[in-house]
Amino acid sequence: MYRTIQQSLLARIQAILQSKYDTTLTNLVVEQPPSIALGELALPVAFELAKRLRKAPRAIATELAAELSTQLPEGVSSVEVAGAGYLNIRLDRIAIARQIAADEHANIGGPGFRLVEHTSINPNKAAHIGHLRNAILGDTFQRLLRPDAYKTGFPVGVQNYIDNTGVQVADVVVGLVHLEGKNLTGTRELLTELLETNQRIDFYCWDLYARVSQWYTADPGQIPARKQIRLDTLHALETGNNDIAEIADLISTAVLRRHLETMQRLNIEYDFLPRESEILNLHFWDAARELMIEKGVLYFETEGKNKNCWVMRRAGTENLIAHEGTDPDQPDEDAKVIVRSNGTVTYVGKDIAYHLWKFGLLTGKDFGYAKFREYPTQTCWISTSGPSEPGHPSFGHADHIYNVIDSRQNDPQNNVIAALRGMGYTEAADNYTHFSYEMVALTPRCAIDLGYTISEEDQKKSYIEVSGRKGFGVKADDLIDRLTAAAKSEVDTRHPDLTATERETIAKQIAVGALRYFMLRYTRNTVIAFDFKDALSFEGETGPYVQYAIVRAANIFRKASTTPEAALEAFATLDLTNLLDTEEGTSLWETWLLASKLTLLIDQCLNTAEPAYLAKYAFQLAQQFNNFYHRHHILNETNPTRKILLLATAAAAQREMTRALSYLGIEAPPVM
RNA sequence: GCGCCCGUAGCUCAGCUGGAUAGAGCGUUUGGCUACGAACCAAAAGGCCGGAGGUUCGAAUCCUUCCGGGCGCACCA
Repeated sequence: MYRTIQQSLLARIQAILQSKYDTTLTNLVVEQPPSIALGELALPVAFELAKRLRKAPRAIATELAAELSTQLPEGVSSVEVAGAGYLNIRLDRIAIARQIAADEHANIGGPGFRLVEHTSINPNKAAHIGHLRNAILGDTFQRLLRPDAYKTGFPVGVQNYIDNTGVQVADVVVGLVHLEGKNLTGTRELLTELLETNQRIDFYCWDLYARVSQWYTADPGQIPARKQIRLDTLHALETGNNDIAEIADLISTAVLRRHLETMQRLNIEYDFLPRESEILNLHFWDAARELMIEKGVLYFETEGKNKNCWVMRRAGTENLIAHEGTDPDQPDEDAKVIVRSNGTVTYVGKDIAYHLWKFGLLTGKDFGYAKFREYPTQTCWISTSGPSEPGHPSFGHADHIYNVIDSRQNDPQNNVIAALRGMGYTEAADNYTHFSYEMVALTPRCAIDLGYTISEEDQKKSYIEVSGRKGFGVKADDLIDRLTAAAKSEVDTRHPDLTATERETIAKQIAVGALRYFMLRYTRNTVIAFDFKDALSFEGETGPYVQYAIVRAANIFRKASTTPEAALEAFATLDLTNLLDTEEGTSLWETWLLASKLTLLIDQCLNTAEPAYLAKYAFQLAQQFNNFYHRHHILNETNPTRKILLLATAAAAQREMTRALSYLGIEAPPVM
């Protein structure tokens, strides 16, 4: 609502600038005045024009105000000049409140398939809190993009890339075979045994992975031999059709299933799981390689340190075309190796092939699709080298992609984008968003609490990087378990009347609310220094704070024996004259105004790829509501008109809070 | 050495493409439950926005430089 008015206002200003001054401004700034008494919107446009027109800002503002006043845009009630040249806009409170009550829907979105990739955890160990940040960011962004009852949205596919043939999986296989003495049968038995005793395979691998990582270097005399074992295992995985590869497949698939369970606890689902094994089996790379050579970005190096490798110029180089503008006899020592001298492809090479597929640029190549998991409302598909199952979707041919990958991979990501650009796929390169975010680390105090021994040097740091290789970190399920238990004990004491199942459900909703909000409240480029004290909090700026505000609103309607919808309907026919412009009316109006901004915030989050703004907004709206709740006792209100107004205010706030939370992947419990 | 990110209240963080008096939460102090649930609200204290230059009518925000911290710069993934 707010967004619509803002847009039409800006369009109007641009038109005036054009006709009156024959000029345009590329970005018009809109802000909110420091106090609502000054208006709802403020435009500093006159300052910007002052130097261009060689005229005092205030004089320009006065002219603009006069021009604007001849025909006020819809929803605007007055324009005035303030301060040194601000253009302050007052909105038509009654008209806007009525529109909010009517809940007109937004038209954010359009055509063009968008592919969001997130989670992408190596399937060799339990998910940890760093992976949670990734998945929660990706899932929230996906919710913002997707069409729903409220907005048009974009067609969206969510995929989770599975590196099932990489060194990390190989490491765990080495552990099983060489540390635990398991063969293929032994591995099958182990999986059954863990399943029957209700143990988590990913937790088992967490410890094994840490042990095998140490084992490689534990005995100095054995280092070369053990590294060779690792290399041989990796090759066996890549080749396939052998017992080692079978063990790897069993383990990685079992761990993958656990990851999906963990994420489902947080309301996170996937559409498709492309696996690296299929990138290899279906020869995506061969097709990509030919294309890269044809486009001139991939070339064979005959001299220097990269002799006998196929290389590509690195991201940041002006011209990606091989040898162009340089002496062909001088090797580019800075080039990025794509194919090693032994003929194997590097990670960046495979990634380029994969991303060419994402944009539909690998002619004739697609994955096979098989059903992997049924969610209550949809199916999750997995890649296969065999024929596709009937009714399968297709996920290539994206117009825009978002890769949720932490900032440590900035360089490799830039190389992939550079390759696309170098090959002449500039549109694809422009529509490639590396959704980068900083890592989740542990505070030294948290690490000590968990029983890790921390060096004196590390103790002085404000945070310590987690490490799967060292088994150092907080497992996702452990954190969810602790949050759920904490919420459960609180719900148990508050609601002994409810059934055990009901209390369990509510506790889970609160735990998810706390966790998802915690991961979203930080902007992407902030390192989260994880501490249980902050993460386990249900008070202050948290998810449960917002959930609680919604519960309070729900209680009002329950006790008033009405519904929010009915309250808004009654409001629609109310005579609002002089109700919203009194001092008290203004404070109510502020709640309506904030409630009207959800679409604006969604827009902002999509434009900046920053979900944190929406989390902040949900909290601010809840704060506004709680303040309102304390100031007005609705059920005791005797004046019927005022009562309708107050009920409608609560209804509008509740509706938008609930909606904001749903984009954050957080449910609103009925009671808590 | 090169690249990216960060430095704002005691602590953890917002502050959008420069704009009106720099904001939250936690913590501290004080007050508020016989009224829709106190997982809440109100109030107070707390800041030379890392330092120094510059651009501008205007800088936490842009530029330069320095200081302090983090993460990347493989024929690993």
